[in-house]
Amino acid sequence: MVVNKSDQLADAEVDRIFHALADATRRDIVTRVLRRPHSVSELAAGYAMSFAAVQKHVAVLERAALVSKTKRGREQLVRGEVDTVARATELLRAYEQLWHARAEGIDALLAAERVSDPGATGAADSANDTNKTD
Amino acid sequence: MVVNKSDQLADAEVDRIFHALADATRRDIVTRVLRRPHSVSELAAGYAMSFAAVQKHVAVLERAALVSKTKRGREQLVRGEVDTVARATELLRAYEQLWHARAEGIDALLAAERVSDPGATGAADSANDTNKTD
DNA sequence: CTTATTTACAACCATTTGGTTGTAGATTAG
DNA sequence: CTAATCTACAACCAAATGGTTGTAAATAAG
Repeated sequence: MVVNKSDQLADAEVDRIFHALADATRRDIVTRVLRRPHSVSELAAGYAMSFAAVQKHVAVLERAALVSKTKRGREQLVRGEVDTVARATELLRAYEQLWHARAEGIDALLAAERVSDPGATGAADSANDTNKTD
Repeated sequence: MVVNKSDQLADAEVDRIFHALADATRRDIVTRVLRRPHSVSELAAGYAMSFAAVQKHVAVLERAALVSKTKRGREQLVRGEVDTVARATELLRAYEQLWHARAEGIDALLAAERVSDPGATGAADSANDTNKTD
């Protein structure tokens, strides 16, 4: 329920993952290398930017552990690391869980668990800011 | 199966969503307002930074449609927009699908769909050995 | 051998980001 | 009314981002 204190993803790591995914070129690279490994120059050929720019994008993805590089001869094969994608997905799923709890009024149940608080339940969700029971 | 050309999320929108999630403070804000709406100053009280800084974080989340603001009196209630979270989750799920397809050797099917692959796909069939990357 | 390919990395530049302080407008409280 | 609170926004700053070009090293090819 806490979303990121209940699993092993440190804040800085999550920062890197989402930052890496916040660029269309990088998401496209992930898409390609998840399908099959590509060399860096092979990737670079697909974008209207310099080789060095693509190299930097790959480096960002690598820092986030979304891809890994394996040397093969003079080229470097970039492959997708789906485990990291899966962890990011789990994180977002946790956010949705949070919402589902609220949507089903489980907030009220949790509040009742803690303290018998009459009157606070019901449809009044935003007209009452005195419930600082966090 | 192309991850972002087959659904309604434009690249710039996805950029905004992931960028907004790439900051621990902003993720924490999302967590809080998914539970229940908070005013901006109520949120600001929880962080070791200025009110204006929190205001900016909320603005980033708002541009990404991860939260919305509703005026109530002199304060502004910030609430979580779970639909956007759900769409981001779906996006990452699609990436995982991509990997599962590869793992099962459905490369041929994916090649037939041919999503956004402007050439550059030479032979390089050596990634077909079901080699897990761990 | 020489040449071409592939990668790495440094230096540089413009823009964005994430923070600050300060000011001003709305609204509520006394 | 005046005073306090909440928000918006501008101006400013340091650091990061996303791109460029240029140089150099390692490997492959002729």
